Amino acid sequence: MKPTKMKRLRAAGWKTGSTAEFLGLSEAEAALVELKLALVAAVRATRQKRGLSQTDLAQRLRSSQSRVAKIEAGDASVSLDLIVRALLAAGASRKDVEKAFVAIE
Amino acid sequence: MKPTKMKRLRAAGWKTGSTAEFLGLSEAEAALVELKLALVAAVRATRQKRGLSQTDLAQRLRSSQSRVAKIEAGDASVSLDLIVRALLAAGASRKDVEKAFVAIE
DNA sequence: TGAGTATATGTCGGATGTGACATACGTGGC
DNA sequence: GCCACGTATGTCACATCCGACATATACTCA
Repeated sequence: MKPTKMKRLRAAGWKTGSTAEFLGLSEAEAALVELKLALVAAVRATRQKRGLSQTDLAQRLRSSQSRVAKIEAGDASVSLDLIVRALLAAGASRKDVEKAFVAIE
Repeated sequence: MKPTKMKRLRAAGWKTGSTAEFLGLSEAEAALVELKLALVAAVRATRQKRGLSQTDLAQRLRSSQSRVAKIEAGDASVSLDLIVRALLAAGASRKDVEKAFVAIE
């Protein structure tokens, strides 16, 4: 988390225990990151299972090879939207998605 | 989908049956929309279950009441990232998030 | 060796999402 | 009536994400 953001956070009047809420926020952020990483792994696994190159998937996604590489690398510039779209474009089955979640817990 | 996008889509040389791939893309987009709506419903349900107002949730999210309203209204300007962050900020368990995601199919 | 293929990484202009604010609508006390 | 509260909607400047491109690395096969 950026320092500037933390500052704003503290500035905005807390109602309940600030530390607890702050920690809760961090936890939520960590959960989101973990979720993204799990889905990203599913993207790569699904793509390879279907014998698709990053270029192939990019074409289905209407994106570029470089962006697919960034998706699979867990690049911070990639949104959850794009990850899920990539997963769907790769033709992920429900089982693939479930598997991604099992990895989390 | 925007007309300009469709045009580009057709322009870019298709390798396999264009209609099939095009339909596949639409399906993926529809699935994403459905997923968002499912998560959005979960946000509202979780928030209300915890007795939080939109303003309360906005504070936890470090966003604004208006954006929380847009999230719950399924506004097109809201990303999947924000929806999931809202869900986590509302205090949804990881299982709740998983449940919504598995609904993709 | 060199060509072909797959993947990774950096950059950039333009597209899209964001928080914040104003404001409107409804409801429930008082 | 008025006020407080919760929610909805529109706008806008600014931040973030995007596709596209260039380029680098690595591996394979002839």
